[in-house]
Amino acid sequence: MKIVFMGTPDFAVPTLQALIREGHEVVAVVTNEDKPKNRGFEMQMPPVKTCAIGHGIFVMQPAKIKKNVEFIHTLESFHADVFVIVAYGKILPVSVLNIPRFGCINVHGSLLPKYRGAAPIQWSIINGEKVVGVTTMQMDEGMDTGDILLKKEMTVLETDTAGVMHDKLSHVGAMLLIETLKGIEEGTIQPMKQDEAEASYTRMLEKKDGMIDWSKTSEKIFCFVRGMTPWPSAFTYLKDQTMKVFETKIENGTFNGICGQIIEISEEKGILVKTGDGALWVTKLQMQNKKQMDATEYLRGNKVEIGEILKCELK
RNA sequence: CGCGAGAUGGAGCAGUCUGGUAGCUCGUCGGGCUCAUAACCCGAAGGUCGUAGGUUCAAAUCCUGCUCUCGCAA
Repeated sequence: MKIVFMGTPDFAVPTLQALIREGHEVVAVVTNEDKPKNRGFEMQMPPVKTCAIGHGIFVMQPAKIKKNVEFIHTLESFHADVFVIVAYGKILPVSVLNIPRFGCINVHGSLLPKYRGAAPIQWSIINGEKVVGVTTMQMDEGMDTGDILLKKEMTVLETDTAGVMHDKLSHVGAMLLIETLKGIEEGTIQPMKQDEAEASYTRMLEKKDGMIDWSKTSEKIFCFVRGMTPWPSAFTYLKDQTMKVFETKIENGTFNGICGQIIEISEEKGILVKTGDGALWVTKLQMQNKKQMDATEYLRGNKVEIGEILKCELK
């Protein structure tokens, strides 16, 4: 099929690659604008742009869409069969949604109608979902409210972080989209309305959302840490320094102490911290200005005393 | 030139302010103890202190350039 692809971050890249690999004609790629990132103020291309350029595909990066007559005319001029949108980052107006013959198809990283909106994968892990997935849908004006075309479920392992799940689902999404396009061409897909009663929305994550609340249960913190990894990453404060927590392990039993207090230090297991209902081993961490390392490595060169308290804020 | 921190045996750190024999906790190797051990005891190997210059009788340490890494901010 003749396709215009819209997407921006890493999550969208496997889908774009799959379209190319499957022989679809990707006539243009629309992606967000380059933004200054990292230290040193460097302008950085979105991953999708890098990929598109690598395949010699025409790239567009409009700042605004809604009243951008020129851009919309350009889109019309492609006479594409379908637009594929994966984590583009901008809201598309009806005037764009209606351009292609088969409309706009979106790949979303959750099992709709649950987790509509931003960062669905992270929130799914944070909430301790056992099953996550990807949904393709026929886009309409609302935020992820379009009719469902296909869904694919996936079991969440205890070792899966949001980052790992993100990578897995980006590939599942790519396959699912290829399947969806095939189904549309052959007319074998029955679009299904979303059940509004089941719908839930998530918001974008921010850096400060990574703050660990040690008064929560071990289970919740365990999921929280995985959902925040690798970004924005869970953190707490040790000796007035930021300590990112990347990996934890639940310890069963009853423990005395204040929530956040270090109650045991082990050269094998790491640092045991009191939580709301028990305790949790911090096994992988990163201190300010330092690299990510195992807690056991950290303990070799840094003194940590039993009884110290991991705080939720400085001072 | 957005702000800031760092680079020291295989790992994590101290030493740098106040220049003058390379240190700590581990790991590795050898030996000992032990029914046995990842435990304990003894011993050994392993570093041109990121890189290039400068100052000095003498630089891990002071000065300058460069590379790389990381935190914040976006």
